Amino acid sequence: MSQLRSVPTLDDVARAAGVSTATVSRCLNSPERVVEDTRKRVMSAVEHLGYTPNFGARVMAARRTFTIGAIIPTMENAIFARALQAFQEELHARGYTLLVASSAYQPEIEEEQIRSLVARGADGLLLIGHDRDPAVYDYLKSREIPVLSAWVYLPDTGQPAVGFDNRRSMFALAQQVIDFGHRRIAMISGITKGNDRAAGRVLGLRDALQANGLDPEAMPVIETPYGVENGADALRSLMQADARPTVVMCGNDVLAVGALRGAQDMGLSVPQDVSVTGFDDIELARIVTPQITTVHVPHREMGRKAAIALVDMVEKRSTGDVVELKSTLKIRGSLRDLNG
Amino acid sequence: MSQLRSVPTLDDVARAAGVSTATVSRCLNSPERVVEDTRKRVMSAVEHLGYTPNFGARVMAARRTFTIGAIIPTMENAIFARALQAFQEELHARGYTLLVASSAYQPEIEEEQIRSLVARGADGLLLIGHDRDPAVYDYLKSREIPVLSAWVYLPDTGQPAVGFDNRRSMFALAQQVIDFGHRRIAMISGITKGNDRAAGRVLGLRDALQANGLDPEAMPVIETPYGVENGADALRSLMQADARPTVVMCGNDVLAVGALRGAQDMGLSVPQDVSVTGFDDIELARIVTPQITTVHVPHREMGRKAAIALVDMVEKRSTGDVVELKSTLKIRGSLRDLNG
DNA sequence: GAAATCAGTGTAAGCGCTTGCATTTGCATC
DNA sequence: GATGCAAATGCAAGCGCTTACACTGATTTC
Repeated sequence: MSQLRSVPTLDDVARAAGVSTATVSRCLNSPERVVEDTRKRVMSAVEHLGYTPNFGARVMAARRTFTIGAIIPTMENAIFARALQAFQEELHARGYTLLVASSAYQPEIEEEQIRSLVARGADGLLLIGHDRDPAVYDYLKSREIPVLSAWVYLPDTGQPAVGFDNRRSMFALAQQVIDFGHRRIAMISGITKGNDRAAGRVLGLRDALQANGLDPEAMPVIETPYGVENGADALRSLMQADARPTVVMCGNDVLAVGALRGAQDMGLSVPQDVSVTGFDDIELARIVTPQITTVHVPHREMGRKAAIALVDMVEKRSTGDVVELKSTLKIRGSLRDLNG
Repeated sequence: MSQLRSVPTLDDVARAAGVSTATVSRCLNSPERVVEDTRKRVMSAVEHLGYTPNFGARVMAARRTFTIGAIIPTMENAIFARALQAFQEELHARGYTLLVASSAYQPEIEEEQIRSLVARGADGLLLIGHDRDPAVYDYLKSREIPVLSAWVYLPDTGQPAVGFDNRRSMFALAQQVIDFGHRRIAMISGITKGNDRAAGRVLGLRDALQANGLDPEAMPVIETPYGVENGADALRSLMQADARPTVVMCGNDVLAVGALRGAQDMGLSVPQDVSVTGFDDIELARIVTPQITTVHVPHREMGRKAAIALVDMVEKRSTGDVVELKSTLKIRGSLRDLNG
């Protein structure tokens, strides 16, 4: 018996159209298997009753959700926004829905979010970076849920990924900085614990110092959480030193913008008094004055390719490759050429 | 028969602990109804098997999801980020999970997202603004799903909301601008169609002109979609006019930042050659130079109060009130006082 | 000491959908 | 007109969980 004045179910539609629930279900999921005439009748009943399939029930019966989960460290600031947008668009084109959660850069929260997305039936998961408790990967493997990492290229881990080499990218930027005549280099890094992107960027800078006969150990490094204010604070404390750095290289653009503001607040002019560099090339980097020299990351391409790769894994067309994307340098006003 | 090497179910846990599925379910959902001894046994079985409840099945049986859906116009730029963060935190504290979707400012996409969230069993919905097809509200009402709007205060609609008066806020800012001696005022507005916030802001500015004996119809207004580039373009075309405006008031901070850049690109200095104002007071407004004069919106408070109000509605403690929050002016460097 | 009470647990009926298999229908073929 | 076959549709068994109700044994009450 259908309830009075309540949410319509498949059963209600079937009754209204004078067919079985199976036929209604087929109309919705594989219309070509139902004859035109019947289909029309069913669809008009669907329309008329305002029927929407119950997702939970559908998932249970079909054991597929066509949902992909993504967990990013933060939604604030646009770092992941552009890639996620492209990821979503590509998923949509392939008939998948994206569920996004953010971990606030905290491993425990990330694990909770992973479990929650899995419980909700995510067919596949996109994560940022590789650096997490192996138990997480075991759990996902036992559930047979494909995982893809973005934002990293570390082929040795063997984990499927679509990303770029953070270490090599920072090396390239640092080489440019050194070529511009800078020797007193300081760094403001994001928190490196549990963050292989941030860690890789520090390593890349140290590599470059080493390669150019400078002492990596002598470089001042401040680690600080994501945030404009933190960047400003860090810059102030770096500029307190006896031998002020001529350039402050930041682990990401948000810290760099903070550093820029911090310098301006101190009455220092960038790049005359101190140069600043960032990483990621988010929109912000070109909005501030001077514009920030940074490493351009192919956000949209990364998002799109990640979607393609992950869907291939979910649909068992692939077991997951490691794809490398190229980053490029963007030399802008915030970096001074000391030779010039 | 339990399957070999597969995802554990309630049944597997029950068998492992030597109890019925009902008891396991109770252990998970209302532990106080199970005696300590049994509970321990069950929990260790849960742990051991790595059991995670199947969300879909749970929803079907319990007919509650403890999930709240939110649909915001855009994830890019930080406009909604801070409020959403607070919304999420407060929901979490009350045992709810947030599902976010974005509509790209397109009504059809918003409707699709609403259906999708409803199908997924959202217990309640947060939307931005009131301005949408009444059929949407009918649909939600027939499903008995509480809806709350944020970012607006328009008590006449009778729709539950937590927000501020866009029109009055813009009026206040415009009054200040006029008090500073500006008479040639131009506006860059967001798209007003289907967006009562943007529309309200335009009206507020016109009100202020009227109230001060200026001709509202004479004011140049450019409507343009969200985006820094668009703001810059709009400013350029406004400055092409014979009688250049002394101030360009923007419908939001993103457009204002664009206007600022546009002016700088033209070699104009802000605020000497032209003043710029924004709306929303996102972080960006204080990052650029000069800092942008704007209307401060209590993002976090709005998010938090929206969560409280919506959960009250979901749990039938309220049928939804209309709550007004206060906005405040932030007078900063981008606005010149022509009297001073 | 029998009856009443109660906490703790089990039984089993769905929740709304998909899908393998069985059945019916429509139509070309003999 | 009977036969065979494919296409269209119906039947019914679950998917994994919650919860109303039934049951059991211990404790309290008179």
